[in-house]
Amino acid sequence: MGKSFLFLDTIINKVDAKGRVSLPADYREIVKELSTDIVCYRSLSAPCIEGCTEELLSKLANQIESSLDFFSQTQDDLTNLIFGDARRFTFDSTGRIVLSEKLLKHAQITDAAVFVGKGRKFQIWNPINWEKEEARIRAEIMKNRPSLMFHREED
Amino acid sequence: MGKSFLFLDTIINKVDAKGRVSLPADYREIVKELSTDIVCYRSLSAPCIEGCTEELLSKLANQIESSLDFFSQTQDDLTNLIFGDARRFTFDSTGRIVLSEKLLKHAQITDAAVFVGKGRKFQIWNPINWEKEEARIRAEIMKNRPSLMFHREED
DNA sequence: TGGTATAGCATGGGAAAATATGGTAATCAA
DNA sequence: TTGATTACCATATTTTCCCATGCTATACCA
Repeated sequence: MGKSFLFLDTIINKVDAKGRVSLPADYREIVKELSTDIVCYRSLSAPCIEGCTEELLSKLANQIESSLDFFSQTQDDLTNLIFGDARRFTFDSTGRIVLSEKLLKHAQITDAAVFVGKGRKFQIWNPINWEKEEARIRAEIMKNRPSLMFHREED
Repeated sequence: MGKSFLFLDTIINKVDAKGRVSLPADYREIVKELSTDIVCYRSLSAPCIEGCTEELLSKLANQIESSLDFFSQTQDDLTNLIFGDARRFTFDSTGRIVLSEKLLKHAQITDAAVFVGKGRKFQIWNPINWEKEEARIRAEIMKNRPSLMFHREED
């Protein structure tokens, strides 16, 4: 029943000569549960691949249609870029997807890829780049927003 | 009656060579009642593991998505940090979870772990570290007692 | 009150299943 | 046909599952 659908954890997998890489088992589980597909595109803000369920992109499309005043022109442009760039990636019976040359190049991925959970989305990084990025983020967050991190109390 | 969603008490359990440790029975009860899972991640503020229900994390995902722009840098950083580090931990029929090497290392846990209830969350400590931490906290609280006592209200 | 039965829990070990990954065969397009 | 893409098999390793044992706390009875 009501499982939540979060992409979590940080997992490193090998990428072979054909660009094949195992989608983490947890991620595959989400795809099956939701009867959706994984969609990937080049991140607009970082040298990495970004992915989510096709379902989420669909919601995003709805949001934009129904609340034009809420989204800025800039964001509208960004979504155009994403929808134009995004592609469906289905995994085979062993759980692997085949990343395209375009995506691999953008993320500078050659023989290994790191899947990083982002909740409703996830990212795929070159391992070394991710190591640096994680360090940057930790430093940044601790510096600026300690209040955001600790003890968010609801209701 | 079943709406007691608080992680409470302080319980010490053994950690075996495989990293297995019994989740306290009370915690397992919460997981069953809520039909959710336990999620653990490295605490940002202390050398310990922090845990909560996946449900709580899911709420956080919704909050972040609704309160910040879909494409904001801050949102990107936050989601990477939180969800990238967190992982789902399901317990087996005997009530044990298997802690990852990363978490054990962060909390300096080897052969025993202390579960400390924190209400909506809990923490897992190396026993000795927790002993020190508890002493520190008590000292701190006592120092500021006049302003802290008798104000917390729970339902 | 004290001793004992009982149920629930923690823990050790081993069997079974799932996963990642290399390789090969089948399919499709140009 | 040829090159490229996709689907399928094989296997080693990791992870998960389950049985068995011992311990602890609570209930129960004399």
